[in-house]
Amino acid sequence: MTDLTASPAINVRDRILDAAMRLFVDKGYHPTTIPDIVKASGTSIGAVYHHFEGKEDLARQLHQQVIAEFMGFVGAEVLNGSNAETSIRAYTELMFRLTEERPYFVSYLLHARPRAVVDDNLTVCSREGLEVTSEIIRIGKANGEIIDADERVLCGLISGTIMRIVDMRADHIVPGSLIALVDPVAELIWRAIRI
Amino acid sequence: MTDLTASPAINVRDRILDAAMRLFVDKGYHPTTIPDIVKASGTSIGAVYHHFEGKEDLARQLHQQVIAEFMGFVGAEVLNGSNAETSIRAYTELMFRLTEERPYFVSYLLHARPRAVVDDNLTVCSREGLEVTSEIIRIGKANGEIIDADERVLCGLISGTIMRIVDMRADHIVPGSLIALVDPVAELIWRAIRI
Amino acid sequence: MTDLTASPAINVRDRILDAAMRLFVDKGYHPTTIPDIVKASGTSIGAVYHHFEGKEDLARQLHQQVIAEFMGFVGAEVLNGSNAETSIRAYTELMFRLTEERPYFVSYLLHARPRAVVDDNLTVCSREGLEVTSEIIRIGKANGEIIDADERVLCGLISGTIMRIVDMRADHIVPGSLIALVDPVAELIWRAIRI
Amino acid sequence: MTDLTASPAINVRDRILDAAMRLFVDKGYHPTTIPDIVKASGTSIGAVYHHFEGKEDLARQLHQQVIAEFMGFVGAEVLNGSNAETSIRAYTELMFRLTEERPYFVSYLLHARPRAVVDDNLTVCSREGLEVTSEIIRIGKANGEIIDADERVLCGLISGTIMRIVDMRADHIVPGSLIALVDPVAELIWRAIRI
DNA sequence: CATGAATGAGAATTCATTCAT
DNA sequence: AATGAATGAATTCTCATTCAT
Repeated sequence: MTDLTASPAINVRDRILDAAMRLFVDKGYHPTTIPDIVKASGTSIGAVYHHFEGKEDLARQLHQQVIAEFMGFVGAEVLNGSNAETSIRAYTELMFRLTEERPYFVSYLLHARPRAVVDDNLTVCSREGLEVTSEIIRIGKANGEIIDADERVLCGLISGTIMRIVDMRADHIVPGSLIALVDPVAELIWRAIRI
Repeated sequence: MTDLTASPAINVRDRILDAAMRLFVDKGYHPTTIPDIVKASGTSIGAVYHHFEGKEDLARQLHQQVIAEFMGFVGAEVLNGSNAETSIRAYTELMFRLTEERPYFVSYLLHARPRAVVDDNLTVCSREGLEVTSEIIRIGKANGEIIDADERVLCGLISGTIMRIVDMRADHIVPGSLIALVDPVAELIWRAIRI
Repeated sequence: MTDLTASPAINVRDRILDAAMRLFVDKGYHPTTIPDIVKASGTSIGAVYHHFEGKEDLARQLHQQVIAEFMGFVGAEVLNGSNAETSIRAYTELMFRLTEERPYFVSYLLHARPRAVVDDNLTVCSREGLEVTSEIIRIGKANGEIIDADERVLCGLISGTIMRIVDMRADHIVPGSLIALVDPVAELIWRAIRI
Repeated sequence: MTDLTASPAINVRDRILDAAMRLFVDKGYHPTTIPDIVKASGTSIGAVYHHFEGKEDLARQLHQQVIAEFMGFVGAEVLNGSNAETSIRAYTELMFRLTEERPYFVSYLLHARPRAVVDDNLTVCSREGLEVTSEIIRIGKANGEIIDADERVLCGLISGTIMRIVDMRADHIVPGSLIALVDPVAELIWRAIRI
């Protein structure tokens, strides 16, 4: 089982990126000022501009790093099976464990819509998260495990269900760890889409 | 069937609110400037400050108006049936029709997280959208139509599936009208949760 | 003895002028807004612009009215005697009675430096108040009642002493009515300047 | 004899404070804009906001600095004698020399009524100037040098006379240096209040 | 005469970025 | 590499004034 925890930020660059991620999640990109990031990271204005070209570049590098780490987890945990049912369970488990262990990371994944950073206006979920689901469906259909419904609908059900529960937990709407819900959720999804 | 279309903004206040909604969706709250709103609404700075106390108050009033209108639709279309299956179909249809007829309204519902406006940091969907789903589940369980699973999970599946498909369409990830998907989606959800 | 009390403002123009005087004294000219004056006078924006050309014109007319009323009191109470000692007593009494009966009127006299209204930057006291004192000194010297000192010095002592005590009372630095101090003050001034 | 001249403002903060003092005296607090201060001080908007929290804070710090410097002069020149007659002469000389050497400093002392800056609405003179005079009177009465009159009246005569002559000079109503008037003024005041 | 919605020039303030040390 | 004082473009908001009703 992959270690999902983040290594504690030791160097200046990582301290800045980590502080920026938390602030972007808590306050949003625009309301977060460079001095905010400086204060939260215990560094200096000069250090920020030494490591990044500016606020936008900092956001872009943060975004790429988060995506890369997320896709790494997905590759290691989800897309290595050739079976749709176990992949759905693995994807659910990955997302729920991440939510419990790294809530800021997940909140960033769910909500960051960095217009200044990427030309479109999509969250990581709408873009990379969807690729994961599409791949699972492709495998499942090829294996004859999954009903022959519209792909948009299947995608929406799988990723929507998982992300929505993560969202409710990250927003503190619902209490309690999600770990116990991995099996119930995976089973419910499977009820809907299995042959 | 309720008329979901917005009446064309005729007075200054509504023209400002309408322009603000579109700009908040397209650019986000912070990057939208008062001059942007003035230009888009064909009014004047003074008019904005005559009708609203400031940008924040404008956002707050917009938020309340959108919520009120949405809850009005929900009350008229969804929460008047005593049957979970038809309520789910009605909810799906409402959201899909709104997406086609008033895409900005729906994008606002899905993504506006106005920290400055409400003390928490939730989208309309996370809050009001959840109430709708909870109510449907309550009815369905009382009627013995729905399996006895964790409420968070059922909620997540129903609202997550619907919202996710709306989201993909609003983000132009998937092309084509959602109207044809009302029945397939409602049926898929129903496969998952029916006794 | 002249009646120093202001007749209650009955018509719109006077209500506006009276409200403006109080607000100019309490908040200052610039921080006082037209809506402030409208609220305090119970009139309307339109009424203000009907009776005055604008804020500056309102201030100018107020200034002229205050000066005219003050000079009327001075003419009736102070400058009708041919004797310096009684004139000084009369001037002292006039200022002290005004301070008790119309504190806003006196505060306006003492502190209003309406740069926008008159081209120089003097209070009514520095201009009109000084003319009064100069005239008293002229009479006193002609009568041989007053020592032959520098006129600036004599002026400063007479008007400075009176105005300073009024000032302290108007600013609420010292408590208690000034009426009982009329004789002591006039006598002290006289000790300094009599032959 | 204390050096009353101001050292030329060398650092940015002092250049800003000095420019602000002159502008507040010449135009008043409200009509003075931040760009005015920037232009007059040869600095930048950013520099103003780097050194002060805002226009109000700038005014507050200026006020405190002027008071502190004034009270320093008073302590060194006036309140070190144990004799009322010489203290009055010293106070007169201090004020008249300041008027000649630092007219803006004195105009600020006399007229700045910074409502936004101190909770009451008094000039430095009404407050700190009064303490000086009260102390002189206390000494004089203890020594049996001064007549037993109402303290408000004695205060008013001493500080009123001095301030008024300074005022007339600062307002350019009277021409010519005040230095030659130190003895005549001190003697006239003394005639009024000595036993 | 009276009203107050609408206007926009001008003010204070913020904050990303630069650069001398 | 690191620092933080200095810069000024861009933003929000105020308020005197106009004018249709």
